[in-house]
Amino acid sequence: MSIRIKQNPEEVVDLVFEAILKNRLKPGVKLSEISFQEEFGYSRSVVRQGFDKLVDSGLLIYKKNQGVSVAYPTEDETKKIYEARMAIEGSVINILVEKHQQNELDFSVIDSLILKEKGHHEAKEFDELIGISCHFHMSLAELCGNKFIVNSLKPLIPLSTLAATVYSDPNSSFCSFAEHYELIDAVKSNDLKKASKSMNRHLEHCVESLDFSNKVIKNNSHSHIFN
Amino acid sequence: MSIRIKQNPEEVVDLVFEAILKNRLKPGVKLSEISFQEEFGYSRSVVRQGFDKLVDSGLLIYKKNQGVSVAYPTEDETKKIYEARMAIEGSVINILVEKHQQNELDFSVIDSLILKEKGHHEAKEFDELIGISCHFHMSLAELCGNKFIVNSLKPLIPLSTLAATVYSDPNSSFCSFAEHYELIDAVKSNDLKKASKSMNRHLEHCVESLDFSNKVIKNNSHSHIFN
DNA sequence: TTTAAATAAATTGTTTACAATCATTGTTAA
DNA sequence: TTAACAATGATTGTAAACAATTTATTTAAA
Repeated sequence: MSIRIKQNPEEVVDLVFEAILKNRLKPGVKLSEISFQEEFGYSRSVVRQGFDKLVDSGLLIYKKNQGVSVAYPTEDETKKIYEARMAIEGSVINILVEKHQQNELDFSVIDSLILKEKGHHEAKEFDELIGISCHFHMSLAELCGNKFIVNSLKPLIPLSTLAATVYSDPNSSFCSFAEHYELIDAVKSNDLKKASKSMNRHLEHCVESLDFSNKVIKNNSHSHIFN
Repeated sequence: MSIRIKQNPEEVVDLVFEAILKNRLKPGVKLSEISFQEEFGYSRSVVRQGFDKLVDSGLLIYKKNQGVSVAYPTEDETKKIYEARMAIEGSVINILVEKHQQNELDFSVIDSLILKEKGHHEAKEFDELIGISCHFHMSLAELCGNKFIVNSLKPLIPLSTLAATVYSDPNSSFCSFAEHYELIDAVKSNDLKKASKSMNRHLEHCVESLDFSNKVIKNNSHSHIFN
């Protein structure tokens, strides 16, 4: 068995994606192609391909001849990210309830995520909680079985994390575990109205938990933030 | 003034995007990097960058070592494309009505598109009609002023055109002009319920106008289909 | 004639080298 | 001291060269 050479741009995408979800990669941080190449062993062209994809999804910001940096959502953008999420995730709930009424839903993934969330919540491991919380929302979309919907939502979730990092209010908790539970409960009991309202309120709460006057300063170093 | 050298991958994206909207690029057609380079004067690396983006959005299908070809939606994919469109465009209507109630909407673009549509409809120029029809849906999303929503919808529109090409039923008309008019009328009169229902029914009609048993054979030549 | 194998051609995948641009540092003059 | 300018270094942008793979063609055998 020969050593596998890393040359899949998608791996670069996933690396950055997960690092943002886990709150390791902070908004505004510059990513250099060469540093990335040296740190992970992908060739520069592969790194570039990955960065390109991330730029298209809005997670990285590209400036001509200056490379890419992690997105740093403005207040306005943050509100629009959530407006878009309400649009898409509202429909996700519609589809899920309809599917559940026809017994086509397997909640095992969701249930285990809820359990994990509960654990991190009780252990007060808040950084892990954010990551799982994001996966919860993604998994809901995936349950719809519609890749176009998943693709639409995909970039919005890590963008929300970035917004939370920039505008986080230490006093209020972002993306509450209890609301996730309530949401799933409503879906399971086929209560479309309650589930819809629950999702909408949940996302509204997420925005409300942000403090747009309390901007966190960006930090431009980025050593050992992955894995 | 020196001759402008073409080296913007976005131009490659737009070229393919528009060619699909205008029904010039048929589903299943293979796109060769070298042919594209020779035909338009972009270097191969730039063509590749453009193709990569189009693959990500689902408009082109990529097979390792075999390059890209125009997407050829299956019956199932087509239904999911429209399910996703209903999700997103349904929310578009919600946002537009709310914005209109606060007098924040400028209908000039939409109105001129409706006028163009009417012209092509009466002149029975059906290929042009499809293109304008797509722009109508895109323009509605753009009116929301939310780039995340626009980005979500963007790839779904040309995918619909491709589906229509594959499963078109010559007897029934796809994406009717009259329904667009009715829809805008409902938005303008602040009738959310009517507008929502109008959009949903319109998209449902689009799917219903397709005949999934009547698959058109793919054609692998692609000379002079752009512009 | 048909099939299979071998060769040749064309296309894609990847890296490398070079060009262009930007950021930083250092110098000089006001 | 500060500001403008010049030079340097680092990073990105692009294209061309090479490698790997697939497709097409030719050749040979059944």
